[in-house]
Amino acid sequence: MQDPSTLASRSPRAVILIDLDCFYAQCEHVRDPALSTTTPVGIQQKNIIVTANYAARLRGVGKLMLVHDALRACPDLAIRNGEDLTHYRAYSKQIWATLRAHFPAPCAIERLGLDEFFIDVTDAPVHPDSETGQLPGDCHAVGDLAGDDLLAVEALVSASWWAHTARHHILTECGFTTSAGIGPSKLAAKLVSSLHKPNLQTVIAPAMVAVYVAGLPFRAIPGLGSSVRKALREHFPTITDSTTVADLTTLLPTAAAWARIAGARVGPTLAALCRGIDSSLVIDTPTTPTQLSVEDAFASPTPSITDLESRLFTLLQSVLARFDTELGAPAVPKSLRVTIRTRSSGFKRTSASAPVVGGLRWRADENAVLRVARGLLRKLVAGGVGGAVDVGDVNLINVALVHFDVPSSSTAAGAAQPTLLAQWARAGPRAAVLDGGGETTGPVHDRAARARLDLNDIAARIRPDLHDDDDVLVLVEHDDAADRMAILMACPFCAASVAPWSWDVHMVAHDADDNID
DNA sequence: CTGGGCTGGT
DNA sequence: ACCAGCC
Ligand SMILES: Nc1ncnc2c1ncn2[C@@H]1O[C@H](COP(=O)(O)OP(=O)(O)OP(=O)(O)O)[C@@H](O)[C@H]1O
Ligand SMILES: [Mg+2]
Ligand SMILES: [Mg+2]
Repeated sequence: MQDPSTLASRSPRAVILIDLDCFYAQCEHVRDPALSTTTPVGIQQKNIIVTANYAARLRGVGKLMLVHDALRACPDLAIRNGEDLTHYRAYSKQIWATLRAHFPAPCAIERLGLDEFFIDVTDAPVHPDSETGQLPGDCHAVGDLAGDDLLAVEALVSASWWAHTARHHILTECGFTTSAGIGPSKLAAKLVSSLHKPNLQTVIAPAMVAVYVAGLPFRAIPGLGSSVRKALREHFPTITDSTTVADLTTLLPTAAAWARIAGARVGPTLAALCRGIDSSLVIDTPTTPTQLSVEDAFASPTPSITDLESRLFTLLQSVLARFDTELGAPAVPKSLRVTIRTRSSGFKRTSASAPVVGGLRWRADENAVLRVARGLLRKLVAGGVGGAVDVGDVNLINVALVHFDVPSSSTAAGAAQPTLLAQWARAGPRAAVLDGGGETTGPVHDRAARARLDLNDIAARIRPDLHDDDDVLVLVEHDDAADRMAILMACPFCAASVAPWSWDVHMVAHDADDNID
């Protein structure tokens, strides 16, 4: 028998991906039961029908379709405005809470967007209904489950029953129908989840994954986005939308070949995904998000900077209100970010952010926050690198609260806290190894453990130019809000810890201080 | 006249 | 600060 402490978690996982059917549209049906599901309903955001119920889809309305085209396809489409995500967010949270209640601790639950939930049930008990070896009645299978490795099949039959009961709970406790995919990895679960829908589920056996993936159009691979597609088309002019993953593997047979197209980090990952290999883990989604933002897009040109500022203030009020209701007392945002987009720059955005000393305490001084936001907007419109921006050309504003500091229970207890920074101030860049630096023996579920890296490696990686000669400390601090480790550098002048990418500009700021003196 | 968000990497 | 990716 192996020592339990070194026993690695089972390697082929049992992963469920639950996807809410036409989520925003279903939210409207749940909120307003008088709205019949047999009448076609579309959800509008500005000029887009972002999703539609299945009655509408039968009439030719698709996702992310222009309102004009949707109405042309289905003139009697009932349209609801979905620009305010508040209610959708609330339903999503309720669904997450339901899943969390039925799939506690050893199971991880990861949320993607508002309407997808990965559940890792590898370490859940065998489902009582899976004894017969039969699948749930609404569960399709890709390929022949019986032909696969017996143990693997038992795990996935049980997982299929867990998916079935999870969906049952979401239906009876929240009122939503869902579809699901079940497989030995996140990749497998995700790819089969949309095969049979709505209100159905699909399982795929481990031995089927590679061949199934190979037959898909290559754009179906999660992680292969528009940028990589563009690079692929430039290297291989023969590539079309119907090119399959198998075709691509012929063109790019090795991870090294992929790296030349997609980079040293993404390339090898994509090479593995194209072979159906995905060792990524389901990671529990933290209860507090890492950022909170509100944005508004507007087509008609804004006549003046004053007009822009009034939009900005409305968004700021909105995001602060959201912060109060969703995060409440303990968390304190440490920085404010304003982002704009201009028509002429396509879909690229430019942003400016400002740290707020001691955290953003707008209840004490709301005007101060408004002034900071206005200053950021003016900085953006004045233009940083590319010259001034035409005010009338701005067609989107985003206001974000970032870097939440939620005092952990130990730090909240009071007493001024020298903390990690002080403890490490004398330790030197290569002295500390986080958490004893123990080897991890198997899949690791928590984010903190994932960051169990040698600081020497980190320092060398992020700023090789500074690592050896300069008196710079690299810190790995626990970000309590996100429950993950953050890599920071300690400023020798002001005792702040700054992100590596902002180190240089931080130093420039100190130079400016000196000039003032 | 292509949304309104979010996470993670450099 | 910006980019790429996801819904
Ligand atoms: N690019 C996007 N921009 C804005 N909203 C989006 C975008 N992609 C997805 N959404 C919203 O997120 C929700 C979930 O997306 P998803 O792709 O699962 O479609 P869906 O509406 O749930 O339909 P389906 O039944 O096919 O899952 C949708 O309701 C959709 O409106
Ligand atoms: Mg989805
Ligand atoms: Mg969905």
